[in-house]
Amino acid sequence: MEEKPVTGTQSIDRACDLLIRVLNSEDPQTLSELVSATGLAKGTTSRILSALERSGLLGRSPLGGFESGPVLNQFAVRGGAYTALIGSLTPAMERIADITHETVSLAVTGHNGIDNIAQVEGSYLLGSRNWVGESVPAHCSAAGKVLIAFGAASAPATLVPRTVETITDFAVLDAQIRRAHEVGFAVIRNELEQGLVSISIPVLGDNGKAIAALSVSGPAERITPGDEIHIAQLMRRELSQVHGIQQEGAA
Amino acid sequence: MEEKPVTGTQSIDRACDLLIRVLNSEDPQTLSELVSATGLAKGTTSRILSALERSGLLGRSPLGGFESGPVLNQFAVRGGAYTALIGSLTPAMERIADITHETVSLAVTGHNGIDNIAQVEGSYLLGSRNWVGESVPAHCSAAGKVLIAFGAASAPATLVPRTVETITDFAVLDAQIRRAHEVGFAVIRNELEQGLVSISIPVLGDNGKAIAALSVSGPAERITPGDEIHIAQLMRRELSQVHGIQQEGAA
DNA sequence: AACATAGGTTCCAGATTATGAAAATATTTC
DNA sequence: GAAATATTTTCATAATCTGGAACCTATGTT
Repeated sequence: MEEKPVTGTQSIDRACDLLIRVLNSEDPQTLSELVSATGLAKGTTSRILSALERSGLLGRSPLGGFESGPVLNQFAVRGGAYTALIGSLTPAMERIADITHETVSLAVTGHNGIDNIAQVEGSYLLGSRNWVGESVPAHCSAAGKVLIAFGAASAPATLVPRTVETITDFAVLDAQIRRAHEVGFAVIRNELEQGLVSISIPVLGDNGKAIAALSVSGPAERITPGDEIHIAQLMRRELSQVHGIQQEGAA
Repeated sequence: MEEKPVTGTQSIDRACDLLIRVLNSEDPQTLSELVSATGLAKGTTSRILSALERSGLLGRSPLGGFESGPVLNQFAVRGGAYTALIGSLTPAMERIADITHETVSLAVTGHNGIDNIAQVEGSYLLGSRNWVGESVPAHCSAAGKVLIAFGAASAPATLVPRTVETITDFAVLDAQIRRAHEVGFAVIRNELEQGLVSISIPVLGDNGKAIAALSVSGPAERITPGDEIHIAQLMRRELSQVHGIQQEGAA
């Protein structure tokens, strides 16, 4: 529906693609790997990567592969744009984790789904994997539903199923989004992964739109449907203590 | 001396320049600001920035300015390439700060000078400004001298003075570098800022080259010339406890 | 050792692509 | 509501980027 054959930036688009591939790879990427991943000509790829390296955005590992360069590593230690947000919400997240014993996480709308940017572990062993830095689709995460409901994200073009219970019908998703907007929180139950339950509330900015979503996640065995509303209320209560964060009414 | 009229990447070089300008600015940058900063044509700048935004490397602030985008912010929360290094050295840095009561910092060779990537405060009030994320010239920082001495950096093309005591003569610098290599540590005294003393030792990699520099910094009133060697030895002792870090003999 | 192989860089003619001036469109200011 | 300012889009032009092939290095093989 949104066809925009952008023009005038072929080389820059290619450079961005290469840069992002390197940044999102755990290990240094060799030229050949990047060549076969992108389908670009060897010479072209080499020239672009050299330019990125020259600028300091990329660097070379001792073994010759491309990896994030000094400019971006320095940017990372400075903390990026989310530092202030994470810093102000961490105490609240810790209190919520203390009370619920479950994993508490913070997510924002990313470039390709919902990005988890911070996480506090509960005391339970089950459910404590660290997913900071990972992205999930908006339609099968509680944070995603909340971010859509509060104007900070949009549903993916296709509702790819993750489990048999993942919502794949836009009408169903729309209904849930609308409901989430009414009650002020969203839930997933077995929709992202079998046995995983998440409850999420929005962190609202001055304009009434969400700037992030705060979630509690745990196994379906522990978090019953009846718990959902209480967890949402707990999160909202703790969030309201945070200075500089608006919070609207709604049950 | 190194003339390399690189060709074939004009647009990518411009894009990198714009991206880096935005990342290194505290506040969101408007198109016009970037136009006048770079001297590029308005249309060109707009087109490049849009491409960077489309890729997610840049984003737009609510007020319209350009700022770091989701892809890079996500990269930052993952921690960049220095995370492992910082994590493994932080305990040692804390012990050193406990003993000396002075500020302890960690620096690496950056794209444009010496980058401070981590810092632990001592208990003294004086000297505790946080300079993580800042760069300093190699010739007037203790970390810089050490990184040059141990093959991880090179002196700047021109020795720009920061104080009246900054080394501006390559012969003098060379002598100090050689001495630093012999004794295993380097010092600055009033060379970066009046009254500031830093002592720095290398963090050596497998190949015998430095991968970072560990420094203790404080006011000249507290850190006397006679203290230098003891502080260096203390740092070396604490660093030798760190698993996975080589440390050579000397002094 | 000499050879073979794979990974990487440089070269170059050619046309696709990026460019910038100016016009069109938003957005803010008064 | 008009003027001013800021940003995006358009479009003809030629300068820039492209990709194939040649050219380097390392590394492994017989």
